[in-house]
Amino acid sequence: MMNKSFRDYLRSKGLKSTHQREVVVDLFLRLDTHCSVEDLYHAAQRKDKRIGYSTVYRTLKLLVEAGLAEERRFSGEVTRFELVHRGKHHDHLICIKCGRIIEFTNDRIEKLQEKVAKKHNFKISDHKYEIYGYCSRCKK
Amino acid sequence: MMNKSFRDYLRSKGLKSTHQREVVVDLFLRLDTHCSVEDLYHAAQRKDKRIGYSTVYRTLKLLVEAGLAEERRFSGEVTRFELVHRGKHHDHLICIKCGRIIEFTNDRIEKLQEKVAKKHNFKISDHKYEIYGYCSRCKK
DNA sequence: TTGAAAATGAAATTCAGTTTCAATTAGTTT
DNA sequence: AAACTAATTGAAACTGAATTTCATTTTCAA
Repeated sequence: MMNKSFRDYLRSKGLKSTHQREVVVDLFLRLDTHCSVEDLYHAAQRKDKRIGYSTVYRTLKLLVEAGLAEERRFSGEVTRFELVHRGKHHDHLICIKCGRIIEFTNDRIEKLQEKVAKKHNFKISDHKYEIYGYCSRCKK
Repeated sequence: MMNKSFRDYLRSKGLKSTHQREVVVDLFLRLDTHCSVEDLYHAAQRKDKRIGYSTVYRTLKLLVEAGLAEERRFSGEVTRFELVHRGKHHDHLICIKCGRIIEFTNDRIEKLQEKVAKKHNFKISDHKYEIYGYCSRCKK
């Protein structure tokens, strides 16, 4: 049930596969929203009352370490975690009214970013492009 | 000594010009770094021991309200404030080793951003583009 | 089965950010 | 210039998310 890559990651680090981790990881992989620790905690609670907040928190951190999740913190929001889909980097449009998060990719922007970096003799390791505004449903 | 726009802003809102505000605003305008409340508080303390942290905090918020400063929060960092220079929007390159912040602007990226928004029927109100990596001094 | 190491949940802690409140100050009105 | 009113101040208290602690429980290799 639990993701193979994650189980492999645990083994490689000498960590243990526990019932709680199974539940949390399983839920995280299913829910394909950008969820907060809070969100996942409640979802996990519905499956098993004994799963604590700290465990959810720690499991999400492990998922990030394992490279399966990414931590995002949008302006004025709590930290959210998203599933990393096969090396495909993407950025976000965030609706400031309803909170909807839309992912986008744009190769031409990435190319221009390279140029900007070169101009400043800067070695890029990561970037974050967030566009805030109103989504199609909220703009009128 | 204190910025005219800020004084005007205070009057327009029926707020008062105080010694503390004079000192804090004056320092903020001089220091052209991206400074934290902490930074400014220490600078202000050197000028006048009686200036408290809350006053610095509140004065920075006022500067933002007045449109003279912008609040920025880079990944893993505390909130920083930067002076708004004449309507010129810019983005940032942030060195993950030494913390240096380099500003950049790129019209072509802004244009592409418009396209992305249009494609998703999204009305942009703001954006944030942060590129993390190693600056020229730290990259070797 | 057992023992060592890791994991757990509840509670405590941290830390930046923010608010409260009694005392002080600014600046208008008399 | 004195009085008055509302805004401001600094210290301390509070907030809320994130993180850690710790005694107990669980995993899993030997």
